[in-house]
Amino acid sequence: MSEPSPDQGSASPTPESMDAFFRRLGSATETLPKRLKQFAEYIAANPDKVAVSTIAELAEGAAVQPSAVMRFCQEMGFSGFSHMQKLFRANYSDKWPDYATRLEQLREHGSETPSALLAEFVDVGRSSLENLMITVDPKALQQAVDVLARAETIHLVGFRRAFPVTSYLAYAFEKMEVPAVLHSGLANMNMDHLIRPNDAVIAATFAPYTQLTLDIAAKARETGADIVAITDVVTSPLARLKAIQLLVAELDVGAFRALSASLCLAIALAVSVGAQRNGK
Amino acid sequence: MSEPSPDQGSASPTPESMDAFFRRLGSATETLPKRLKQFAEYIAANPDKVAVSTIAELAEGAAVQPSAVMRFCQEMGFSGFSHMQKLFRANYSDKWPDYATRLEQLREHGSETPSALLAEFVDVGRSSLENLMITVDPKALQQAVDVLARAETIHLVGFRRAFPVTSYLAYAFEKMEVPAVLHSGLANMNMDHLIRPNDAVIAATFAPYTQLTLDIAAKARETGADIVAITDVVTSPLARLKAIQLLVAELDVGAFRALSASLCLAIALAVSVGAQRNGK
DNA sequence: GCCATTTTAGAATAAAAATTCCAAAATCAC
DNA sequence: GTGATTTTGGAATTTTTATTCTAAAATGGC
Repeated sequence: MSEPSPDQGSASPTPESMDAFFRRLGSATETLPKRLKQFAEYIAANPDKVAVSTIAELAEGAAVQPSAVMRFCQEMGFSGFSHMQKLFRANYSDKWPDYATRLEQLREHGSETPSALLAEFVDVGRSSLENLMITVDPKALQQAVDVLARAETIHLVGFRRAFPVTSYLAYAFEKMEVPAVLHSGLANMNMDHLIRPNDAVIAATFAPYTQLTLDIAAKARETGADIVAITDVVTSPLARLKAIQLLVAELDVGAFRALSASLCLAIALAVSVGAQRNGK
Repeated sequence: MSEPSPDQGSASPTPESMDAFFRRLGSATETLPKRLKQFAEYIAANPDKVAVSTIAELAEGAAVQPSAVMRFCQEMGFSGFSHMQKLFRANYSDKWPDYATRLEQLREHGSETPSALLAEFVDVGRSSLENLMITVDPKALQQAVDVLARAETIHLVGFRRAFPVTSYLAYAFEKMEVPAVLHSGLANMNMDHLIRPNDAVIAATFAPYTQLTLDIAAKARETGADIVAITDVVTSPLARLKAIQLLVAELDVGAFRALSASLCLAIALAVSVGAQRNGK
């Protein structure tokens, strides 16, 4: 990566972070000429617009000329608008990508010490949790809780890597005396005939999807039961079943993921359902 | 505002909301040709990128041609990429307020919704993860990995709320082809006689401790097997068995805990053991 | 109030991006 | 296998957007 422009004259250093940018904005705004100040105030009030607007749109919003926007960007230490916008855009969704490479390196260069590995998982887990607040749609969550609170029996379906999720749900529901059945897949016995029309199913599966989970969910849908899906992307096969989708984006480390976010979602879901059912 | 293009032929209605878009994406993804499907999956996994990227950038990220992106957009009911991006950009601001402020808002305004509860669990989970790095002693962790890497068979013991931890360990070890037995407590059958002197036991239990776990661990100790304990405090009954202790202080929300930290520790432990055993 | 300096508006230009188009490749039906 | 149909990659074109430039307006010092 290279900085687009060599500084010129009074030039100030290019802000490298959103934080630095706003600090600079705060102090510079005093000394700026009228139109630039006007624009600075607009930016301060609408920082979310910068990443997704054109110069013309921002200029109109702030009631200044496009060229004023340009001068503002240069005044702030960027080579131009595009340069400044890059900072805003990167800041938005870039918590993820460098994790992927970091973890890959870690896997290639041997896992060093166990505590180093643990530190990585902790770090990834923390990001996953933050992301959870973004990927889970509050409306869908509320809907899921409603459906589950109404259900006669709740069926928990999820195997392999999703099994910790369903087994924890089973524990939580048991404690709250919510009637729930954990489908264990034990002895290859299929318990899908237990699912009645007034029941609901919580199906948890992540790519690569477990066929058994999909089969049970499909059967349940035929029966008329509601389905709540805990899965990773909207294109998950569970989407076809018109399931209420709760999305969890979790990073893989090799073949594994920390599951922190999934468990967190699961327990919040369970407690909400328990509260709503038990008299709340 | 006007709709840019009159429908043509098979055309589908333009999605008016993010929600409609993803529903459509979910169902359409089946019938899409190869490259378009490939792009659809990329979008499903990286929905946050659309608002702030160019066609070229997205195309590269998904490893398709720019024209494929164009065709995808039209297939989804838009006149072109710009049209689709407009939808994403309009919804962009919703996600702008970062995690921290969003959490605060939720906590201030009525905290009776499921998302508020989720926020609380997320917050607690993050703290627990932070704590994990402090409570887990690196030396003990290394020791645990050594012991488990040497063991002939690894026994996984943990019930009730600790069961998600052991079941995930079972999954991880299976994938890495490390011989491990999950003690399920099924049908009240006690499998403790399976534990041999050269084996090791991972025992997970938190207050209030499950008696069965303690019993199996005690029996294992008599046999001469090593014990690694995943537990909450040093005074845990497992301490008396001279177990290698890995401490996880998980915070409660009401009667429940998120388990984020325990799972995180478990997976780091498993991966380390797997690496050390498999030739590394 | 006049000159020097800074700032602005708006048009002109350059750069980048979106969109279209078409020949080649792949897929499908028979 | 053969021909018809769909899908694809890549270049050509058009549109949009960023950037530069300049004359006019505003500002400030005296």
